[in-house]
Amino acid sequence: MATTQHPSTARKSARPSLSERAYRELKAKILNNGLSVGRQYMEHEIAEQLDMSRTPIREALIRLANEGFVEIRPRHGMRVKPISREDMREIYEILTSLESQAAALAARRPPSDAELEALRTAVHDMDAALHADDLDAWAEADERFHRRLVDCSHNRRLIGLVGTFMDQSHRVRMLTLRMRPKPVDSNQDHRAVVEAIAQGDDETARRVHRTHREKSGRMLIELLSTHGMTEL
Amino acid sequence: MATTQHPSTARKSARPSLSERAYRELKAKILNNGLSVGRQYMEHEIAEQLDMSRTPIREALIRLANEGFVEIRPRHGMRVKPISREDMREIYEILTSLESQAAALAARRPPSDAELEALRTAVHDMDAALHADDLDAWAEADERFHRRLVDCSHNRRLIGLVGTFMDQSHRVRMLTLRMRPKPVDSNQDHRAVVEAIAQGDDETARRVHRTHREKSGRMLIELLSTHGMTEL
DNA sequence: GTCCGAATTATTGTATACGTTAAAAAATTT
DNA sequence: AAATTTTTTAACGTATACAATAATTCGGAC
Repeated sequence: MATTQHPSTARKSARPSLSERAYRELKAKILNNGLSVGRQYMEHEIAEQLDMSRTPIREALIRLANEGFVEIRPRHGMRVKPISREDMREIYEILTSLESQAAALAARRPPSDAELEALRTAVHDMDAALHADDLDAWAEADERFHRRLVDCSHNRRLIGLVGTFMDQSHRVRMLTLRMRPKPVDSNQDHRAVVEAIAQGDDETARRVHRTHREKSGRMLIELLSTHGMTEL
Repeated sequence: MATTQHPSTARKSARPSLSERAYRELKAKILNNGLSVGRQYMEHEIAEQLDMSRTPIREALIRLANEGFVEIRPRHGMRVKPISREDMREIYEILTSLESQAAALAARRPPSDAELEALRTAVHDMDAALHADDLDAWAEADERFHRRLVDCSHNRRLIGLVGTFMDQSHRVRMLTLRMRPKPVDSNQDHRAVVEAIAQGDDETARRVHRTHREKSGRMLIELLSTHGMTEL
């Protein structure tokens, strides 16, 4: 598995290669639901869509397949992997584990004022979005909170992994955003985690965050079940 | 990041492509220290070494880079990534988190008799190897124990991730195998984890395994420090 | 001998060519 | 019409060609 992860082929600051561009554009499309999930896309098709030859497309697809976003079926083209309830269970089990570890690691450091501030801002933004009834803004701030939290672990592999799995589940989160109950008590958990981290209490940070993630994972999967959504 | 992981491009049972072969052979060489870590290898060089063109080599390298085994430096060829103490810290933080989660998940199922048996066999083999003073056999059984444990989580992504990170650290574990203190009490932990899983006690399984992994991670990193090994 | 710039080389990124072979279509048989 | 075989098609895997350019070498100025 591609744990892959980070700017594996990233240039320092030179203009990105076509291969890199293909990777980014395809990934962006996948995240925003810009590619039909069931459909098969031939390499040739994508190549002319992005106006380049098959070579950089193939290289991009290999990375995307490694990271679990697409599936390459030799004679049928590639397709965006649909996400099942099982997939969501797997992803949330991993995110729960890695993020709560990150919370514990963050508490042990402890994080800089700037890092803590970023967390508190994210929590604040979620509150504001909730009051303004702006679900998209809430989702953005929520995602930002989780990413900033993991940043505090100062573990680059961990940061990359959580990023990948948040990306993998991004589409489903967006699609279910308006079906789920308003995330009103969620911020209580967030605040408690930040406080525990600020106090350097790693065990509390770990426990609270784990409980939080388990809760939201359970909720999401239940949502998928009750709405009979087996694959997204 | 390549979380990646699994038979992303695996054929059902057709003969593997050259690209796949290149991936496997290179990975095997990296794991057994068959490639100098510092050295730069040109694509051309590897290509003729494996007797194929650059294309499948590139594809294999992209996957290996994604999974964190090699680094591709545009005009200098690829090189096997050396592993620093920092890297080992990161890897063990992740393994600690994921494996203890796996232990908890395993306890919740609970695992089948066959799965439990595989765990107990691994523990037994470690004991036997210790008595026979066969460190290589011990290392094999230890690695097997950890992999079988994670298998019990029934989370394919998790299994893939742990596999990748165990692979990443494999070389270092082998190189330090004969410098570390005999792993005599290690099996007590293993047995306790298996028991907790068998009893369905997820919290104990998680806690015991986490403590176990934290201990061995700390030991390994200390070892690297005291022996002044900054990069492997 | 050292530094700087021009010339050279080599490696990569990408395009393209090509043979293999799985899938689809057509033709034939029953 | 259904089943089976044959033919055709086209997508992929791989090799190769090629241009761009970073790295290196070389040569001259100081």
